[in-house]
Amino acid sequence: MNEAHARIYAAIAAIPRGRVASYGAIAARAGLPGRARLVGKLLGETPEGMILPWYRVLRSSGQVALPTGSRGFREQCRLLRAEGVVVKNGRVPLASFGMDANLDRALWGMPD
DNA sequence: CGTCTGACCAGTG
DNA sequence: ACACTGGCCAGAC
Repeated sequence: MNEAHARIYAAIAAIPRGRVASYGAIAARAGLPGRARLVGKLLGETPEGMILPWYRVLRSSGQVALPTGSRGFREQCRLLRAEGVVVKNGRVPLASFGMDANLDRALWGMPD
């Protein structure tokens, strides 16, 4: 566990309930712009019992990164839907649930 | 040292 | 919408 790892974990832990963020956004928030792969690498080796909202991290396209249909994939969809996030075909509409979707919510009063 | 491999990404066509 | 490119970099070998 080094400094970069700690900052990445902190950035993920900071994603509000019912919202999602991309790997790239997490990396940037952790002060490591352009290093989305490092975020993915870290999550890949995240211990089972670790308390972390890993499922709120998606690709920049809104797609769930895990292989479609895999156990992790289904678990991620389940956890997201459990907090009100819409997941359709393994994908989340970032315009409504992304962390930078404030304007959308103000105009349309979507999730909260 | 060199090479390969990722829960990735933005740009281009 | 899809395919490809070059960029990213820590670890395994």
